[in-house]
Amino acid sequence: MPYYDVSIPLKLKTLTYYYESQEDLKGFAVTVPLKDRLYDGVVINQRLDKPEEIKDIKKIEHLWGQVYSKNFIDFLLWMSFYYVTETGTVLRLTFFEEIMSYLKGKKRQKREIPEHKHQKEKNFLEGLSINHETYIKIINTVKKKEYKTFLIHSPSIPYEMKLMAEIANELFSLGETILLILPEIKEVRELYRFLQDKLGENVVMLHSGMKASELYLTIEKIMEDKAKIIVGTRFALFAPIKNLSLIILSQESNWLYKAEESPRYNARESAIMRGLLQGCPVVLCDSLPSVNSYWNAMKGKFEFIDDFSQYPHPELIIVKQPYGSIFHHEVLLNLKLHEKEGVLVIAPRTGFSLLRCAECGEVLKCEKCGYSLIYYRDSKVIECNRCNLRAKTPDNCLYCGSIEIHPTGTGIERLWEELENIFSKREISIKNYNFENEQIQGIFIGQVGKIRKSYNPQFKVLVFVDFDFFLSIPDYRAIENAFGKVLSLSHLVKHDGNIFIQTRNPRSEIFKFFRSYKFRDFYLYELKHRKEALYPPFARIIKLNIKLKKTASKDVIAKIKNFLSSKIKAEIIGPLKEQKKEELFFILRSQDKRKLTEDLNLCIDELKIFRGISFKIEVDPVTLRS
DNA sequence: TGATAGTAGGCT
DNA sequence: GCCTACTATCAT
Repeated sequence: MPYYDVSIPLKLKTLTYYYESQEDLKGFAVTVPLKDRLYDGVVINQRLDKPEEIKDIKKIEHLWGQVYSKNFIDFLLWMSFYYVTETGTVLRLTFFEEIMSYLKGKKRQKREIPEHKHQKEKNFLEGLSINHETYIKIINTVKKKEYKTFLIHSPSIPYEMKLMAEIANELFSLGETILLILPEIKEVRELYRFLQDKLGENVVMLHSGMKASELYLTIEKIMEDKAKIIVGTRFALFAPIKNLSLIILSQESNWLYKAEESPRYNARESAIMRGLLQGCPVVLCDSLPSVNSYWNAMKGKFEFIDDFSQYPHPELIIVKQPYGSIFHHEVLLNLKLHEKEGVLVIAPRTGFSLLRCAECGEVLKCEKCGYSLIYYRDSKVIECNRCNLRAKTPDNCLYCGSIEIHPTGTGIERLWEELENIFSKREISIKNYNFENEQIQGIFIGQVGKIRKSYNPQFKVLVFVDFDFFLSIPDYRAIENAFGKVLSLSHLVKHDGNIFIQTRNPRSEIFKFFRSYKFRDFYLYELKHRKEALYPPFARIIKLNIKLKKTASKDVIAKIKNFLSSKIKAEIIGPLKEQKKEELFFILRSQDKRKLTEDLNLCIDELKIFRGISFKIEVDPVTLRS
């Protein structure tokens, strides 16, 4: 008798049931008994032998028909393996509930989705042109119906959106189904409107901000193969599209592609795997591709297309951050010279400054988390941005007791003060930069992290004050992030404008490639350092978080470490303490990436034998800090 | 010693 | 996700 492994959308491994049929039910929706209730699930595997350890196997109660293709199930199995999670947890990403409602004919009332009353304002994508060679290359690859990944180094985000739109337009006329993925809901809506105006009802959206009824209607359209162009966030990657012809991901290095809840998947890695298993091309775009993707292009796994250098970009100028003042003389000259065309100055942090002790040279840090404390001069308080600690400014150095503590570095308040001193006498306006500034004239102050993405370059000059702050963040991707920051803000600058970076070490090796957009040198530098330090892509890192419950015995952590060492052939670092919570974690690292994932998958059930703990797994953690 | 609340573990 | 069995706590 044939047996079937069934996955139920619960935090639960697959369970085995039987059914009198020789048919391969892989991908079928089924109803099965569990405890004393009935649940809906999906068959993910057929097996002919009865699993030995289970006494009585229950029968599949009902078949609903095939809902996922066999290679989509393989994709889900890969997700479950790579991210070391139960298949049920993965299944919950795949709109299973909506699919079941659709199958059961529970037609939710078809409320007309209110037409977004959008005036036919000129869309910013309208006038943009793309590289025709790139376009042709992708269209031709789609026609071959084979897996292949392109990595496009794009000049800007609007360029990526326009490329998506043009390709969608052509493939729609050929009857293909394509998936367009963007990091933010706002961008999804924008591209959706643009495409829907042109192509109509076959364009659908899929993102987590949708109402249940809208989501249901979209899934219904996908199930009936009426949805041909699916525009969405990472959420859309698990849409049950049957004949997928192409996946395009905009801003592939964007951190929003990393899911923050279990399973903590990365949409970029997952998109590539979906393309591979479903046999369709994948296109990744970014104006600063991730080091991982570039490495794959270097190895020939991806085809690299350089569209960045096809277009002009603002000049990047590195100058020394002076000790006595905030601005370098050349920067000051540029501020005065170009103030009428719009100048934006970026402050690295809030507040007035940091505080440094003149005696021992230490910068005052938060006792709890070690982050630099921010000094607010007017209110005379110090604050830790990380743990929201707030206190009166101390009179003495916390480390040596000296009273010689002085402001150091530049915060937004200090920047205001300095700019007002220099410019207000000349009647030059100084404003906070926010999105609503229609008229870009004068000097604007922007706070890093609060600046939203912009699609139209407005400024003539952009200045980064005290840039070393961005490089001091203790993360193995600090330089990549800093360079990414510069490039993403460069979208605010006209292509004939200037970007100034003020740093204490203008001669530092890393600025060589900033200066004239020498991307290749940047990646080579990064890769060299990651290879030496054994960071991705040269090793796989898996973080194992452990929460001790009340009932946990004292030596359980030591036992777990022993257990991991005996089962997993990898470097095991820890236990380390999670900063905020009462949690511990281990870091597992190995150059043999596949072996590490395999070993962990094999021993994960045994790990559950340890009493009084619960654990979470994060593959490819964003940061090694907690 | 029983009632009650909170939680840990298993489900084929 | 949900049911059940367990345990800690407290009033009787």
